Amino acid sequence: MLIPFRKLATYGQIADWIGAHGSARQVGWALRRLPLPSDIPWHRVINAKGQISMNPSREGSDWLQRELLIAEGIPVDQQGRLPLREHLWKPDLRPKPVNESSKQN
DNA sequence: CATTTGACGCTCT
DNA sequence: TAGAGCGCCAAAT
Repeated sequence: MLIPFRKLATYGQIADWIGAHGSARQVGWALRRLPLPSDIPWHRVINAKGQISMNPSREGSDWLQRELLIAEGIPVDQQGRLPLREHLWKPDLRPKPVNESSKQN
């Protein structure tokens, strides 16, 4: 499991997360060769525009993604736009939480 | 080995 | 807000 339930992440975000800044396209490339019945929540991965990457080459898997997101309670526009700002996932970039006293966010 | 292509991202108009 | 232009990196041809 990469992305928590009802959370969204962008390609660039993931790329940067795995230490491949600027390699967002490779993330998309990886998902592309991904077998559909996958254990990975690929449908929670969208582009930085806050939309599903709609493309004919996906042969409809993009629309499937839209349905899946809606199924999770995330409203998706006909254009594939979604409330990314409100569902953006925060990767575990905290290997050693200093102290909860300084917690904010 | 050189080019083209692509589920991307950021900036400027 | 939408569209165009340019940068990026790995795979395919």
